[in-house]
Amino acid sequence: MCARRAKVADKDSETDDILSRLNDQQRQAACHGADPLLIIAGAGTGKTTTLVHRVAWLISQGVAPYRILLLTFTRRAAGEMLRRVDEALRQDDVGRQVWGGTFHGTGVRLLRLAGKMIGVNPRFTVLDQNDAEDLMAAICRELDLGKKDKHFPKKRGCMAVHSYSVNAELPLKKTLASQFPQHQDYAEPLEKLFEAYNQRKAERNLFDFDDLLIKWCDLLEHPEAGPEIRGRFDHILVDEYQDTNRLQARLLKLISPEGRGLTAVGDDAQSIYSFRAATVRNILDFPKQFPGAQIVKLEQNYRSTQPILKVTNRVIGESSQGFAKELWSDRSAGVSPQLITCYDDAEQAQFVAERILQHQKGGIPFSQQAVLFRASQHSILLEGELARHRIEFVKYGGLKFVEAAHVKDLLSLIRLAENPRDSVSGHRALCLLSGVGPKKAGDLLRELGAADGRFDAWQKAKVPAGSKEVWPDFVKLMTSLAGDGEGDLRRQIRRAIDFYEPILEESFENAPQRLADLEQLEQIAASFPDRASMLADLAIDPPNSTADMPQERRPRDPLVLSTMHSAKGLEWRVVYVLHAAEGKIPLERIAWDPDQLEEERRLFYVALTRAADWLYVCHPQNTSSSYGGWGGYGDGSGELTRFVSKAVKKSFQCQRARSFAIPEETAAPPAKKKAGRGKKGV
DNA sequence: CTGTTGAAATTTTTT
DNA sequence: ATTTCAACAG
Repeated sequence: MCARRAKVADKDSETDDILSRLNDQQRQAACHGADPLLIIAGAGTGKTTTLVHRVAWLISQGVAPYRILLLTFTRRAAGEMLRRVDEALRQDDVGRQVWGGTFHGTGVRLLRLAGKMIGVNPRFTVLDQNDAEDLMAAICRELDLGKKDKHFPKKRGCMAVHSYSVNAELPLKKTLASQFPQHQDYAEPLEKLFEAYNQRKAERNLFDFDDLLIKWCDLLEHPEAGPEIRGRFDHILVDEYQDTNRLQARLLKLISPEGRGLTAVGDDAQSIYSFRAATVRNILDFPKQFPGAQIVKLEQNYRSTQPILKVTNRVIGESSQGFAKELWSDRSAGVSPQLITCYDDAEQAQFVAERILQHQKGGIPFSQQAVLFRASQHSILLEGELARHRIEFVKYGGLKFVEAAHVKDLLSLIRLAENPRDSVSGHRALCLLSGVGPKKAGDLLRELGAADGRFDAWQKAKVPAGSKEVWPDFVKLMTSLAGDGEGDLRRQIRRAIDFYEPILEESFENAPQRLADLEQLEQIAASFPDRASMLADLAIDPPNSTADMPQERRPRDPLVLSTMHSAKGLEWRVVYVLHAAEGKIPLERIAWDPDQLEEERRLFYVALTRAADWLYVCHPQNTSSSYGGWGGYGDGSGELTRFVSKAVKKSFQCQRARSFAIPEETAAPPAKKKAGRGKKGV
């Protein structure tokens, strides 16, 4: 005990030293005790820094790192924060002991560990969005739903309804009424469908994303497992609390009923995931849920210059929901934000590429510049332009690498080996063989099931003539993969690639490129301890197609392209916002729903607040028809987005792309504002 | 029953 | 670009 106290005392001075870089509110939050704590952190107010220091401070106070749970929105965010915890503590390997990750990722870990206590077989397979949709479609077919009726929701729609209902903890009827009025007539068949869907998952030991949270709740409600899980953690910190949903809130309530040791951080002005059933109510009701909660507000912005803040404050200030804060900054000098009018999106791409190069020559590296857009296709034209200028970039958001058909094909082989009852992967894998279709695949899978999942039972199975020759190889591959669960992962993937390669060449034009992807997968495999964790991680947190390439192939100083959603929590010195036009932001098809409209506004706000020094908002007046493959949506009338109102426009410097002149830095600092002044309430 | 072909429809955002 | 659907041939 004595030795330990000495160690703590020794560290105190060091901790003080670190904390001295925080402002009063940040320090108050970082050094808060174990009572429930809500941190309302506006954009750029040092939210991450505060959270990092809170974790570091707790550890310096003697809390064991492995008794802290840090729940973040992405695994990347968790990794980054824990790295900075080490930095703050000037130690290595402390952050790694903290339980950090997404709700879903943590769910997997806990369920593998303790699932047995509630009858969960820990070798479950995690279905990603697409797998879950495929399963849904398969069951639709079995139940003969939607065959005749054109209006029955597609698999995507079914999945969306089910998932929303689970995450919002709303009964199906209410979910339909409030979120999916167009599907209201199908309450009964959907009910049946979902029941069958859930039953099938249970039979096959398949977990979709939602199950990870549900079973985690089950774990917490269990008389023995519950206390065991609760007892593991002294402190639980939740980042991006404004983007959690009811199910997640229930989870927190279960894991910390009184809110003891609970810290939630968020910004109601940045809630942008209501399509995933996230609700601002969580953050607004936190004090009610956890009486005695302390609330700390961070309002000093360290990121952006005052001219940029002026714009962003106005944008969010026009929200009909009204938020009780106004950000201010010491960084009074700065360049006016630029509103750039372009003739069309081609000119926009040209303009942005040129400015990027000029800024780079002026000393701002590409990686400190980001281009943001509403939907991932919105950057296609720009990507071409960048290629012409030989500007390397990484793109966040949009299609994931594992969602490509060929990667899914290959993974289906591995996944079937891991879980022979995984009928989703089984179908996909078997249909790769020529002559085998859904029907035959189903028969073969039944045979496999009858043999208790032992692949050698397939040796004497009857197969169509088309795949007579490859069948023995296929069985051999599966048998060896299945018997090799713990073996060298890279070798397993290699074997699967060797088998798949001829099929790949047969079915795709650009086989060599796709083969390269598979080899990338082989590389990635090396970083996982075992097959099960690789498959779970690929499902929950898939590597991004360009952003998570293996080291060698990743550009040294890449420009960043990102959807507005994926830009959350990040910042750059220069930010370009593309397509600030009606129809693009807000997206045309949702502009009629007032709630969603407000969410689009917040999304726009999130994009603008990423900028530290330079902000360019581009507005193409026409949409050229060369949008991806098919003509763009909308008629290209190209009106300026409603979120740049007359008042907002006044805080911009407006220019045309063709006659663009580099703006001067405003030398005269505007009068300094005082902190802590709130605006109107809700 | 399966695979091919061609045409039509569909894509927000993400764990 | 990719997926989904209908119609037809093996």
